[in-house]
Amino acid sequence: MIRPNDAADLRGLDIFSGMAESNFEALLRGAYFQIFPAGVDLIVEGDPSDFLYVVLEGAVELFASWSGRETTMATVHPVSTFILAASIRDAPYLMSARTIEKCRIVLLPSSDVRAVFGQDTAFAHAVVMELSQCYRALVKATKDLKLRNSLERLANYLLRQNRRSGGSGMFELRTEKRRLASYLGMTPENLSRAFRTLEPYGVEVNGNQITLTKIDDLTILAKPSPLIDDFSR
Amino acid sequence: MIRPNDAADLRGLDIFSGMAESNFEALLRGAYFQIFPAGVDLIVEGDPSDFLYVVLEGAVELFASWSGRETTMATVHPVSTFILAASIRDAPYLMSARTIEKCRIVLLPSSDVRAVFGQDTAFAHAVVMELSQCYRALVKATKDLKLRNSLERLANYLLRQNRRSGGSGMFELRTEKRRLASYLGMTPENLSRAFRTLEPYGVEVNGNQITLTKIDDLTILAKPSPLIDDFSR
DNA sequence: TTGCAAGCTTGATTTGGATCAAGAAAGCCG
DNA sequence: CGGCTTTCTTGATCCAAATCAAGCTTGCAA
Repeated sequence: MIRPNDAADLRGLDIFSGMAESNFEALLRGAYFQIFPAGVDLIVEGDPSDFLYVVLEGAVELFASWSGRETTMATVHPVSTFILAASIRDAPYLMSARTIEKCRIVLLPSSDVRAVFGQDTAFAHAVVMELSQCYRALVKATKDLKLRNSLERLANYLLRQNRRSGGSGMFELRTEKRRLASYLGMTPENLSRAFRTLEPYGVEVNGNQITLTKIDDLTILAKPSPLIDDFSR
Repeated sequence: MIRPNDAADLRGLDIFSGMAESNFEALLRGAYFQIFPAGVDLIVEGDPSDFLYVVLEGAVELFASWSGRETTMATVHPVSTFILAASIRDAPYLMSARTIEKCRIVLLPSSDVRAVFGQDTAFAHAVVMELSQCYRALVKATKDLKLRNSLERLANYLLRQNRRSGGSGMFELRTEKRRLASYLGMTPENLSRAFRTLEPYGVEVNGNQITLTKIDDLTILAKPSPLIDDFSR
């Protein structure tokens, strides 16, 4: 069940890389390695947090619902954990999760995670780094949402994705547009219109392929800020 | 400078209550206890995080700015720390802070905090609990913002404040209305109108004094959810 | 290959909330 | 206690974004 490669991928994550080998093995012993097709509900918000999840391959959408409405909170790409806070606190999940591609996923029982957390100082410290990182990412997302309108959010999103993928001016959207729209806090219709509005700023859209031909102009419009748009600061 | 009462208040916080006495004393040795009048800027976003702050008395507003706009992210009431994540990571502050009342505040040098964090397991664990708590609070705030309109946000805010203050149906707004409006993601004008719209649901406003006379009706409108509106879950 | 379902785009219309513009009320200070 | 500033309220207007309504494209499955 546990491929050596999978274990190595896990170990490569910052959160697991510093811990004692014996503790890592203890985590592995209780772990489930699973393959899921696209469209599977992994987590329903409100459920007790039985597992800490790690995506090894594929993509997972975190979303939330209220009163018949639904919004995308984040998309998780490999290799990365999700819902760490709920696992550590033994509190109900606040977000739901579903696969949006075929996924290879590891489930680590939350009770094991908490046990190792209590014994392994390096792991505890790594958890702090991970949580503070997630917290700060969410602060940035909240600033993005409250301080910018939808066109500005899209423009900055495109600049971020471009930088993340090497800054060449060409990259692929890694999520469906309707999900991107929800993530950015707008409707699919308005995302479509926002893309057209950005055409004069050198934004060319071809399916999922994005080309930015006037990055300077787009930057003037977007006014990106390191305190909102930088990764991992 | 350090009053025994202040130290006891600090020690009473979950985050400091479990640590070794010697480490707590080490933190105190480098600490600054200060009194600030209302309206003082304590932190400007982007500054290096030299201190971890603790409010002992008064109230502090956390806010963020971008491109000439400003939004209230949170109001911190005693006894509580703020900007822990930046301190622990040694990363620049993502939010600004200003006193909105006369405040008694403790400043703990971030380098001391990080040093103790590396040595004191109980403190490290308490930091994890605090951070995960803050993270989850922010997830809830994001859901509130993305899934609800402004009237629903206000209605749920009133129900939360009512519960927090004992559920009697009478309580005081602890922040100015314009700040509340910004926190809720709306303009002061619309907050004022939203209050009037809630009159038929038993919401009576008299300055900062709120009275809820039809909590059941208001609840039907607000549809509160534990996964958005419960404290500390 | 065809047929169907789902996603995307475009246009027309509506609407929630912002902005603008005055007054009214409430602190605050000399 | 005035006189001043700031906040709060209320009304009128405007605008960004949602909704409604078709077409159009894409991708899968029979």
